[in-house]
Amino acid sequence: MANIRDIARLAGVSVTTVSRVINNQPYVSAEKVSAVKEAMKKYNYHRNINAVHLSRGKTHLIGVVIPFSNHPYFGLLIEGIANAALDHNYKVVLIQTNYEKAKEMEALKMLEDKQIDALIICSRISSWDVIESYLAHGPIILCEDSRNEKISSTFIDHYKAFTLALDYLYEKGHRQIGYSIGRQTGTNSTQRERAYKDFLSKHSLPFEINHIFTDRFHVEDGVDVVESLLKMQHRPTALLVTSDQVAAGIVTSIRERGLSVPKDLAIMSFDNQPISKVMHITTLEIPLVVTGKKLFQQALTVKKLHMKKSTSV
Amino acid sequence: MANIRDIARLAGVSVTTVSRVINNQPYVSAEKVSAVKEAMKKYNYHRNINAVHLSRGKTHLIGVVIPFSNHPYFGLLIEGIANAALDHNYKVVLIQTNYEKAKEMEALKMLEDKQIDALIICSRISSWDVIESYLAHGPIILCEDSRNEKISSTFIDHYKAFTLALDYLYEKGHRQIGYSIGRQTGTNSTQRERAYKDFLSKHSLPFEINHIFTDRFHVEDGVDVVESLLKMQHRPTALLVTSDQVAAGIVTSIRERGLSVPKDLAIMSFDNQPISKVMHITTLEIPLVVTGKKLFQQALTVKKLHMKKSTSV
DNA sequence: TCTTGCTTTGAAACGCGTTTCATATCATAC
DNA sequence: GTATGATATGAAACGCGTTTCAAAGCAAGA
Repeated sequence: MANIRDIARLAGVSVTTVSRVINNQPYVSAEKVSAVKEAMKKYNYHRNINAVHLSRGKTHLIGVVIPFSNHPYFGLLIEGIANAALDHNYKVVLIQTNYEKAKEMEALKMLEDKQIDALIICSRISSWDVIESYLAHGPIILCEDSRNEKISSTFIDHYKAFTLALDYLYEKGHRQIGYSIGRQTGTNSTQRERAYKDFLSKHSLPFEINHIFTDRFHVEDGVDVVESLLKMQHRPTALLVTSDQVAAGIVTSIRERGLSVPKDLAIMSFDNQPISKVMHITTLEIPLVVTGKKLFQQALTVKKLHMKKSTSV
Repeated sequence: MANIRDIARLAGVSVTTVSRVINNQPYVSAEKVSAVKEAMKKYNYHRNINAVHLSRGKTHLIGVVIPFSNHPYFGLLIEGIANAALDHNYKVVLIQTNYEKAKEMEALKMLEDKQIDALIICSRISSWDVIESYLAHGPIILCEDSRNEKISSTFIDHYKAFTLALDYLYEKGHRQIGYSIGRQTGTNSTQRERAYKDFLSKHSLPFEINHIFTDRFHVEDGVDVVESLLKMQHRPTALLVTSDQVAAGIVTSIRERGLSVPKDLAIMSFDNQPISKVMHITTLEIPLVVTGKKLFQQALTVKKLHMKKSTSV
């Protein structure tokens, strides 16, 4: 395999000149350009990208941490990130954690090792402190409200979204509203809980712990929720569901049992994925693809400016 | 930032020795090991991974080409690949093509540039020839039947799966069976078409072009299918659907119109994703996660053996 | 005592493109 | 005619870890 020095020799120029030709830089005469290009073609030259990375000190790779790939929520986020990345000539390195801390640490280590230029964490497990300590090695962008922290983020204002949804249901006459979320802990869940409790106290409504369902991610989890509901003495009349998938499961399961939505149970879902349209589930749009795109753009910007930045969607 | 030479100097040893310590190689005395480790800690040494890549000539990165991320089919495939990769200390570089040839070419270029050690193409656009020409630069694994080609693959035997499903429906008494697929072209679709035509001629059944639906990928496409069906004079009595998502859309839409599955239209779907269980859709399991894992393992094996290999799932 | 074969250790070469800096040339400006 | 600034070009330094090869030390076996 020919390297840049071989090409330089064969074209009768210096390596600097070859480098200039490769990178389309000015200050090379037309003859030399063609001489170099010819030599490159003749010897089927391909620059060693790892040498470029070493020399330049960056890789044009961007790490993306997600818990799992088979979930539409993260699928859409990735969709946005990946498209934006490719448009800017960046590539995405996927780090799937299954919510294992060690895997997330590997991603942070990649940043430390300069294997990736920046890191986007779509769902975090490590503590703020840990992540903060890696900030020195490169930009880290989170997809959750980090306004109180030193880390940049593009996030969805789940407090607002939840409040909006709750108010909507309240206006429809619902006084016993429950909700179903994914992880119990985490910034997003905390904010939703806060919105929920604020809503309850605003309207002097009682808090019912068993109207809250946690760890519901997939369609089939919706079936479980319905089963639990049916066993209850005092059922909620409406449910906020933080995933169209789970909502689809709930709605399917309910209808199957001869009950009706929203008469027997009103459902208000989030994300606005195709399935909710098909199943006529009321859903609040969360612009995930756009968020993905912003996350990426922020990774670029933060890198250049070395400053913290947070955007709410 | 301290580099390996700094550490060598500070620990009073040679760079070779430091390298040995870093890589846990034998033939270093206990004292020197600790001296080096101390120096590394003291100066917060981190090896430059790009120098490692350059030196070793590989990156422990594996490229994965998919058309889009927001589809459960590819989500599951990625899930399998990503998990297997992480277990083997490889990282996944995601190349999302949106079925644009140029994007797929970028992936092939990455292989040529040695930016990735191997490439898995989950859904191909380029011709066999093009892909074959990149085979010299590293292992390429496809997820489609490549038994007639020079390229390795782990693939699902869609001919068999389709035949199985058709026979099942035939036994149930169906004589007018249609199908819905994703892309019209491609090995997988061709094989299904072959299975379908073979089935028809085996039972001397007529071919009805409008009983075939193409370019159906997502839930909402199922609704379209139902609309088309309802406009038909001679409707099929059963439909093979190559995606649980689309099947879910079809079933939902049909039930909504007061018709019943399977009485008015029998549905046989593929993949066996949670949604089909929730909606009680008959589905033929396609082990996508396992396929993903095999694809990865094959990428490793082929690399070592430099030989073609194909596995059917 | 001598040979054989590990165990240790390090100098130097290797992988390879980018970038800085100095030098040289040529043309336009005053 | 000289100064000024752009254009053109290359030598050498830089980024940095791995690996080969030679050499030295030491112990067990003959």
